[in-house]
Amino acid sequence: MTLGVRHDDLRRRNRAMVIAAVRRDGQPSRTELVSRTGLSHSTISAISSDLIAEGVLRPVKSGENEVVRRGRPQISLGLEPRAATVLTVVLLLNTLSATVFDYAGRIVTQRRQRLSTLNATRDDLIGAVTTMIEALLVDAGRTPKDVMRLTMAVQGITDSNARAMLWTPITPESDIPFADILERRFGFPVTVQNDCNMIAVALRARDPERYRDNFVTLLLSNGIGMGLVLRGELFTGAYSSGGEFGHMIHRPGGALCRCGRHGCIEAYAGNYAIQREAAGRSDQAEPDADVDPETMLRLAGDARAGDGPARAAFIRAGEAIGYGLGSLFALIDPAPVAIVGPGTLAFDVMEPSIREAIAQTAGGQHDAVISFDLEADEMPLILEGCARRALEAVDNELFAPGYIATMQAGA
Amino acid sequence: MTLGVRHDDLRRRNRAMVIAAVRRDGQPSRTELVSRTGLSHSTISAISSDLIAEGVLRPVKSGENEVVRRGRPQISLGLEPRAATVLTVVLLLNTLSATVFDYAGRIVTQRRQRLSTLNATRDDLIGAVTTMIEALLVDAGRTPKDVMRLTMAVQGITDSNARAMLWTPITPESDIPFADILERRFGFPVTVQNDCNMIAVALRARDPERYRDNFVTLLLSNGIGMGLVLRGELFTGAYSSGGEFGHMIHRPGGALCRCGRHGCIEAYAGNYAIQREAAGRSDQAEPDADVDPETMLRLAGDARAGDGPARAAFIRAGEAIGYGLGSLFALIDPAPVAIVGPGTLAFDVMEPSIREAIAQTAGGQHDAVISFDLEADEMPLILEGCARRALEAVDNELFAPGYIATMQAGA
DNA sequence: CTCTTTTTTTCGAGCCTCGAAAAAAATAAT
DNA sequence: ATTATTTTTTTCGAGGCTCGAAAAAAAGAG
Repeated sequence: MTLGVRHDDLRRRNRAMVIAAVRRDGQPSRTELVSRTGLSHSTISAISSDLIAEGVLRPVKSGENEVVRRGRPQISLGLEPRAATVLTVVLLLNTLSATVFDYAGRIVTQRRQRLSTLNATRDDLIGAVTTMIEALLVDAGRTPKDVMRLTMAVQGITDSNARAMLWTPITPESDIPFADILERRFGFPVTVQNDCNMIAVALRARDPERYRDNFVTLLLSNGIGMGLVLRGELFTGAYSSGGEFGHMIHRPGGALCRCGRHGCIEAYAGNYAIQREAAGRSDQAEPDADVDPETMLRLAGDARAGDGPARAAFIRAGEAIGYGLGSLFALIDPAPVAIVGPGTLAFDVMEPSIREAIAQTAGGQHDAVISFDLEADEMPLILEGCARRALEAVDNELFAPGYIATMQAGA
Repeated sequence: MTLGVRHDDLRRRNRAMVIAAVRRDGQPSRTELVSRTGLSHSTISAISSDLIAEGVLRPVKSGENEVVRRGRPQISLGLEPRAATVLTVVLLLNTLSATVFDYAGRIVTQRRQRLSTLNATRDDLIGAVTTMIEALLVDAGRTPKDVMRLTMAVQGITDSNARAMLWTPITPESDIPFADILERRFGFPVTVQNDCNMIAVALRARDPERYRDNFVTLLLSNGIGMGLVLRGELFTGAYSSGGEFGHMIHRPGGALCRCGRHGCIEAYAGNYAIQREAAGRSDQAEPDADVDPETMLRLAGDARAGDGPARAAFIRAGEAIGYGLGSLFALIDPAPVAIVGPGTLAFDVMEPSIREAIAQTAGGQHDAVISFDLEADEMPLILEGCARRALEAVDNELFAPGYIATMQAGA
């Protein structure tokens, strides 16, 4: 239902806009805010002095790049780090980490541990997460009451309301409602997000020039994940986090996928699929649960060396990814692609066959726009995306309630 | 760039909201508008009396279903038909039609003609459209000055700004900038839209219960078109109208498609592909340009009769559509599907293999949500969608400037 | 020490929405 | 026929927000 705009929504929206501008642009002055938002000097002045009085923003000494000019110098505004504390938890294959961030988005404390997720029970996982959060809060000298929000990223599918992990390759367990569990335990709001979506959020924040309205992030690892931004908004499915690129069908009835079905892209392009093929095993053979990056590097080396089974395996993988991107581009038009994760180490081996496959499809029409950027390490991106998501939610809900955020899907 | 909300935007947005509510709900009273929009009685009263004074709305006798009750009777508000005139043009294979609508969305005058699009030159097409509009205006007793907007629907790909027909199967010509041409000729604003997208707009307006936030429309005919609504918004690509479902890849390197590539879904499920297969021709054979519905009906009859080549052809077609929907659903999650066009006449033959194929995919998980509705005649839907698009643009731009519409992609 | 320039704040005007009260228009009751 | 009741719609004053213009503040230039 579309609702009318109330009179008091005005101030809330404009407050949110100011906060968002400060978060995005670093430390803008009031004058810069005027040109960014299109609001008048008077309004910006009123809003920013309110926000400073409330402890959300603070005036900062404009550090180095101040141009020495005539006239009253501009006063830069920054986020007040003590305005809020948020938490992030990242749960990946065999790894669990948790981090405390201040309101300005800086890391306060961090914990990381190995965790055998593949044979962890439901309660093991929940217990490990809970224990780590408790220990982390002690490290940081905070209590749950100090925490305004927690954003958790998991490898796998989450629901569209960002409440639960629906399915994941990192453990046989499924449908774990982390948000409910952690909210009951700690009392602060919790959301559960897909890791690739958080990578997309982070890339957008890092390089808004390149990643703005439409782009794709592909996480190449054992599985294949995707984050998709369309028209500037993070894309999610109607029920789940969506964007299951790895499980689009490459060859109907084809190779056995980790998900139990046949012919998924992942069954050709996931690490396990490449290794299975290179080892000369049947593509119907049960895949290995985890292939380490070293093995993949070795296979990539073999493939670079000459025409062996490793090379054929990578070509097959590239084909699957390429035809998949072609089909995706047929739907959404071509867009820049960021390749993230261990798969970047062997990406040069796959790229020719990826491009060749895309060229065979309707999506290959505007191939000038199709470019691949590589980011080897996904962990910092996931962390950054989570923190940003949590902080933006605090911006909007706490300091400017009523505002509807732009990238809000499962805020 | 996100802009601040100005004070005068408030009234504009709320005006737009009131107009949109009247257009959607038929003839609501002021009291109903209060509950629809969440605005106060005073505000609704002020806005609606303004709109009546401006000749946009008008009070109407609430006709039949008035419940006889105590108290002052509600006064229904309706759209003033004379407030605006809009035009629609629909250009399909061998058919051109143009229609005049009043502001209330009722047809005033219509023209329709056969036109051999396949061997029409660029100038033939432009000339035919221009001539028909001129004749239609004479029929309706209007001048170009009376027309507030024209929305044109074409079979094929349009650009994302809705200015031009980029590619179409109905003629070898491409890149015809109809919007520029017609705007220069007639002076009113023109947009060019993809036919399937207009079908989606119409279905959403017709049955908002069923077609609301997420749904798919498939136009099964010689080619295969798609309209996609996600999160309540019409989906378009970054550069084009997007949603080229028919050209997602079903089998890499497979059957020859009308587009010249190999393995597209359309190359298995378009009418020409079914006929080619049923006739026992190679799937690399050059496809027929147009297969009439009668032939398809006959083939469907053969398929229903028993295990012949026709049956096999429809099964293959269903598979292609099913795997395609499965891949689509892997990305966006399952959604209701409306099947539109001549293909509905043989849909019962394909449905089992469609469902079977979807079940083999990751998109088959929530198969309870997957349902198929049939609409045999696409023409009224396209017309209705175009008219609605044009009228909503008039609502927003003329009578409530500054408001950002919900389904705005290429308004 | 004054002038100029630039940024930021202050102040009154003009809108807009809201709530409460009044007005309007019907049916029900006497 | 007249009054009471009920429901819808309009009117009116209050409060809040943004805006433009003017004032104040804070620096360098002369």
